[in-house]
Amino acid sequence: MDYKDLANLIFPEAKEISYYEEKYPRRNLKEGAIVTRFAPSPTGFVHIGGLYQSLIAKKLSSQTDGVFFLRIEDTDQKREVENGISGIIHSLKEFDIEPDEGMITETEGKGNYGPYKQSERKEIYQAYAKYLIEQGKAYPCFCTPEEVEQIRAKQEAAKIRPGYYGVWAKCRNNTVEEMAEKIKNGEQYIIRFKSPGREDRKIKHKDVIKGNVEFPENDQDIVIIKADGLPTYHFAHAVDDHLMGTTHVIRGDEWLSSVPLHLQLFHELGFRPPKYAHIAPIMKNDNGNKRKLSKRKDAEAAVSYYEQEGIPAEAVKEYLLNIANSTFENWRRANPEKTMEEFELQLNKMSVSGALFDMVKLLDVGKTVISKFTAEQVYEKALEWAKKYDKELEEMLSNREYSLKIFGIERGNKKPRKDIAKWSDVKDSIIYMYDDKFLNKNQEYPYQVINDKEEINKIITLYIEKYYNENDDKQTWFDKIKELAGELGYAKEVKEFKANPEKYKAHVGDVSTVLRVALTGRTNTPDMYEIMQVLGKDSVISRMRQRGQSLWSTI
RNA sequence: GGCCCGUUGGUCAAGCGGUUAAGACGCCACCCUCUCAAGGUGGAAUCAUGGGUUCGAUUCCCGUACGGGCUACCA
Repeated sequence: MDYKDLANLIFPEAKEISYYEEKYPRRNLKEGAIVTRFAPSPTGFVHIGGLYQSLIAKKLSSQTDGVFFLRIEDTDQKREVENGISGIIHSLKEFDIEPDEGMITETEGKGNYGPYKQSERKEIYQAYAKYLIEQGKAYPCFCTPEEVEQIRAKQEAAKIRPGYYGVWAKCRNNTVEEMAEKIKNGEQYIIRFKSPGREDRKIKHKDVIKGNVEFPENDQDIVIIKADGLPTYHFAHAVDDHLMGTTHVIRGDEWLSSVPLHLQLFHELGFRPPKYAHIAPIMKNDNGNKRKLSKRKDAEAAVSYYEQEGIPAEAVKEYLLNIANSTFENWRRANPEKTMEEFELQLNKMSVSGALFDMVKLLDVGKTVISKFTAEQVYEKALEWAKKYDKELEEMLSNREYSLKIFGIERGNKKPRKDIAKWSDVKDSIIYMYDDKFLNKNQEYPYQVINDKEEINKIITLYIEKYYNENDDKQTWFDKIKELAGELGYAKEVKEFKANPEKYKAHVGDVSTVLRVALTGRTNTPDMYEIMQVLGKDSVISRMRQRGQSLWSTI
């Protein structure tokens, strides 16, 4: 009885690995092309960190004419969620980060290196596990979980390094005959890797992001095939990324300390290892402590949050790109019109430590992104969002022509308005433009400097009766407001008032505020002239009259 | 506990032995202005800490503190 017999006893059906090596030939890509992937568990939930990783992976592959694929790591049935794959695909699509290859629906994949779902690759992993057993590099372990736990307890009590290794790896030294015997007796087992490593030796490795790192060699006989026949992450990673031709493994830095193991696995399997790029997580300040954004505690950890809030996908991506390469910000300022696809991301410029997530900055990016949209784009996107998340807004936007006029206010010029950071801001920013929403509001009006009711009424009445003409151009319009101010004893120029405050009741700005408040119910709005143009004569007059009347009625 | 990785303003960060230590967000002031949002100008604010090495350390080395990760038949 030799290793080969043992391997045949354990995996009688498994194919030769040469079958798979031929089935999945090396990719024919140009020099320097990066093949990388996003490999989540099918929980349906995409963490902002996962989006960050996929954004980086996607950019790198497209920059180099490589391949970005989506592989589903469902070797742990406990993590599975119904329609989990669809949820992930949806989120990626939402951010326009679509894989070139891999899963495209809950059950289907595309590309020549599939299946892209690990649970469907069972026979492949078994073939490679068999191969390792044949070589004497893996063995069946008959320890029960309880026994392994006992070993650990002993190690902890003795304050020595825990794990299944060296003398503690009791099954590693079974003879082939003993192993075969136990199997034939029906004993349960799993497959462990027979690590050739020694803890007292160091390995040096260069991570694409973290730089030079030094670790003790791995000496743990880790499990490669679990009791359910599925591989563990480590083994699946080696087999899949080898067969799928991954050149760069881009993943969270919680994996950094597994690198010695992974390198060892690749080596013993006879694979050429990929490059590793370990990305620092996105953090949050929690009472003075930095911690990873948590799925349970932080709404903003979920990618779906941004969609719900109406934060544009472009803004999220630009913000993330900014965290990835701080040079992006300067590039963006120098190239305001370019798409972010044109920016060249560099892995080696990524930060080695985790950045605190900054919502304020994200929102600032959102304002800039939206300010560049045309009125049509703002309309379409706001409507799309409203359809899903805000029925009232959707209703308000049902009049396309009128909506376009509203969104056109101070937009489309060289200094576009920059006040909407996310689609959920839209309703509040335009609601006063709708007569039915505005006129029914029985609110207190926030008059400021001028708050005497009689005086307010005088200003409004004089304005609509003597000065207002809907056909005036902007200059004439404002000149008339100055006239109005002058007639009632207010300074026509703010500067003049500031120079001689004692000569006037207040200034033209204060008079304008009275009109603005009467017109919109607010002290702060975009350009009042444009608002009046959009509102139209009837609405302007009825709004102002209504103010006057309500003032009279309360006096 | 052990093994790793990290630490530049409030936040994101540039920096690779000699700099007035960039820039962005935020904050403050002023300017522009019919009010805001912007935009412009200016300002406050940073090299965790102790030792080395060096003519000189934010930069290199060691220790300390602090933070983070790993330490599964989870990924």
